[in-house]
Amino acid sequence: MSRVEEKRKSDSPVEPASLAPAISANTGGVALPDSGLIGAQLREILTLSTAFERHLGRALSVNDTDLAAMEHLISHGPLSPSELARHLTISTAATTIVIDRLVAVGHAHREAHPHDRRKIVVVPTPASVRATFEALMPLIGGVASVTNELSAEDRRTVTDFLASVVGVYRRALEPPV
Amino acid sequence: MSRVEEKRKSDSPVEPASLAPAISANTGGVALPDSGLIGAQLREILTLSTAFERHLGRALSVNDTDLAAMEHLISHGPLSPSELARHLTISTAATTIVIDRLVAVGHAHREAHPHDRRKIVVVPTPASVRATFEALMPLIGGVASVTNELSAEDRRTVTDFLASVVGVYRRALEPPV
DNA sequence: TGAGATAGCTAAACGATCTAGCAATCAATC
DNA sequence: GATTGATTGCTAGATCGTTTAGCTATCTCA
Repeated sequence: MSRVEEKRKSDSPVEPASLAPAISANTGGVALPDSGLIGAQLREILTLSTAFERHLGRALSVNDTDLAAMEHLISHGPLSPSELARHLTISTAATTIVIDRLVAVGHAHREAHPHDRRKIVVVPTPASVRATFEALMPLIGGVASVTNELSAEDRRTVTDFLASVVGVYRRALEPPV
Repeated sequence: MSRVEEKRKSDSPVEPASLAPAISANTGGVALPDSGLIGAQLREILTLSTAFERHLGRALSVNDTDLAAMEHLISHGPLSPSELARHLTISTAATTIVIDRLVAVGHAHREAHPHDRRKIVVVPTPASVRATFEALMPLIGGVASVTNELSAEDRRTVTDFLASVVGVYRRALEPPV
């Protein structure tokens, strides 16, 4: 592992711009709306999520693209390379190489398509699925736990708020008309 | 813009594994805790955040690393290349080239360090700072708006919940003892 | 049966990182 | 003031993961 890789192990990843960088004097004169602690918390969750993805990648010995491929295979079930390429938004050539890597480390294998001899099917291995969920369990279990501690009323408050945040993102991503 | 790039414009990015892939029959026999709608909403926020980062990168004509560099420069103020390298967890060689790219498109410039002639200082340009905040405003403003609509009680509920989620991530990222 | 499209792959090119190493500079010590 | 060790930022070549271009095999449709 390179020196930079060793260092990354202990660092928080960069905080994403979305939900804005921590506001500093350097806004270039732009007055910014303020979300207070909640804005800071949402930013921190995004930062921690990125760190967790990297942790997961290391635990499973895969890079970011290969991890994304595994996530698709686990959530959708076996996929053809062209379907996987579409999900990952990379070319089919790159997808071939992603699949090569996943096969090489035991995360997936190729099978012939039952009716279309042009196609193959990429299947996640049982061991990979188990290892992935095992690595995810602290997070999934923790979020389930803190969610299930909420009263019905508090759950509705949180759900309504998160729905509003989703709406903000969706509108921010709409092309201007 | 390549065909794959054109396609990415319209796609949602891959859903991150953290907060778990959408649970499917393919859990390999692993029983998973369930966070219901709140879990799905948190996943969607992470996915939308990634999409927004990409949107921001396109709006500002920078790749992911360059965007991260800009975020650091805006939130911390001018930085030396070695400081920037540490923030980005890339080598100083790679950082030199990131700075080259930012300078080339008008996002930053290099200045001499006032007291240490080994060092330079990377300064974001006013135009870049303005453009960045302008691109961020729909998100920042939207989140501020939905946050400020909460009653004091609801705000506390949301803040407590988000603090719990942050705690879950932190514990999930702790090395095992 | 032939034409057009799809699938998955290979090869070469490209972009962004890496490591190794360099010259200039700084601070501490003698 | 000279020397030594460390730091800074850069260059050059190597590596990795993607791209585009193009290929053969296969499928569907008229």
